[in-house]
Amino acid sequence: MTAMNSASRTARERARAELTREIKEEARRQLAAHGAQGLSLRSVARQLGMVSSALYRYFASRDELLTALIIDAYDALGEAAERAVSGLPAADVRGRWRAACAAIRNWALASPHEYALIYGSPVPGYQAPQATVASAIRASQVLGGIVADAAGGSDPPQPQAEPLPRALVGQTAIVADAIAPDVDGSLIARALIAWTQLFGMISFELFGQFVGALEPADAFFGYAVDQMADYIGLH
Amino acid sequence: MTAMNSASRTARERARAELTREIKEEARRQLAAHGAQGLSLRSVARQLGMVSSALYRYFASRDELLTALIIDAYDALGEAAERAVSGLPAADVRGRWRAACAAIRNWALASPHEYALIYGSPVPGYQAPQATVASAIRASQVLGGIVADAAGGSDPPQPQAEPLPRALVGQTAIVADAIAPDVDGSLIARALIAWTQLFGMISFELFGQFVGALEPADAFFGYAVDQMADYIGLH
DNA sequence: TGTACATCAGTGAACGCGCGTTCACTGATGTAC
DNA sequence: TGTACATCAGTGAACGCGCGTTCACTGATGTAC
Repeated sequence: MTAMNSASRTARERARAELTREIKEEARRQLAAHGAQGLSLRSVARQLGMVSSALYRYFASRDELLTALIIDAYDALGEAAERAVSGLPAADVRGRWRAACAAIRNWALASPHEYALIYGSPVPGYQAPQATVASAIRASQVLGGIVADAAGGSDPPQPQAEPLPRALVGQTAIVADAIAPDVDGSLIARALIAWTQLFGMISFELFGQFVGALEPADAFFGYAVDQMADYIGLH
Repeated sequence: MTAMNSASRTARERARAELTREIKEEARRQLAAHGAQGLSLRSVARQLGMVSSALYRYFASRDELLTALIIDAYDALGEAAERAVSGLPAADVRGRWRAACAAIRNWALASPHEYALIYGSPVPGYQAPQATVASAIRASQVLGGIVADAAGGSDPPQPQAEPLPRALVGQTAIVADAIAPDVDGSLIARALIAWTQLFGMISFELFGQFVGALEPADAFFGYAVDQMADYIGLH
């Protein structure tokens, strides 16, 4: 069905795809204006000139619409990160790291409520279904890929002297499997620290913790991104 | 009025203080159960066996109650951090750093919705008044104090070779004034990076980004806290 | 110490609002023969 | 190509709910003389 090309789709199918898109678009507008809890099916329907019950032909419930928005947001972020690094030479790991971090931040600044939807406080009573996972890790996979390339490249990060704490060995192995196969545990640990650092900065900037001191945060962000690259050992 | 001792307070004053406390307590319960948007004046009143309009004798509006909860949360967090380091020798900067970080995380794990209220996505339409600022910076001041003590101590962090980017010089000076007077800009920059790192990890843990991989996060957290101490140069 | 007046806490009814979801229905579109 | 039937989109009314805030009021508590 989804693989059907445009010509062979019936008018009904095209209308359905179109309206599904429009519903999500209007829902995103409301998200931007009033946050996740301000997203109301009735008001989406009103804006589109339909009756509220008609939306139930497209989404079985408010939660299902929210899930669609979450998946779209993860995908948009992941795509932004992927696109940012795609043109750069594989060996330029620091350049790719900078580009990926900047792309993630820029997407967040441009879509603050969508960012909050996926990285902010959870919506109480809403449980993200398993279907979101594949999209959720795309941006992180870009970062993981850069670290993996660095580890497998000609000028790899210096191995560390101190061993990784025992409890972290298993956990970093799980992460490596999903994100950066065959990468050493202590390097994964460093990458994870940089990962929390990156999103911690973006969240603080977006959620107002920088107000009055670190704003605008471009310089701080750029500086920290380079410090993280040093810390991981990206040359 | 607030300085009045218990004996000289009239019955009316004591009742008012008591009820104000009970309202906030019940509000906190609802916060924990349904999040900030699930906090309803009518339902708080119902639980306390009063009529909803009676709450307006204590808080002028829902936003004012929310503000009181925010201030209380910042104060509770700040107090937890202050208490954690108070018993430790001033010169043991790494021990104090660990203790402060652990106290902040533990408070957050114990009060996840209060943490989300102050460090999560902003409540749309709610603007935190200036009155929250003094409480808001208490926890950060504890961290800043440790860094300042390290800088002024007998075994200070190594000064850095590369100069701080120009744009950061002014910003770090503002932060230094508020948090850690007379501390060098590049050390402030490192402390700020650690600060975003700390809260970034806690937010990710609380908001579900670690699920399936880094949970429980105790080991990762402890490891990262030490890496941050190394990075800042706390001996 | 007693009285008159002012202050305050809490009531109950009301205003005006919006929400998610269900259901029986009409009419248009698509499909099989 | 035409017809009969099945599928689907959208309607409109309804259910049952909860919310923040205002207002005129009663009765209790506190204060000044």
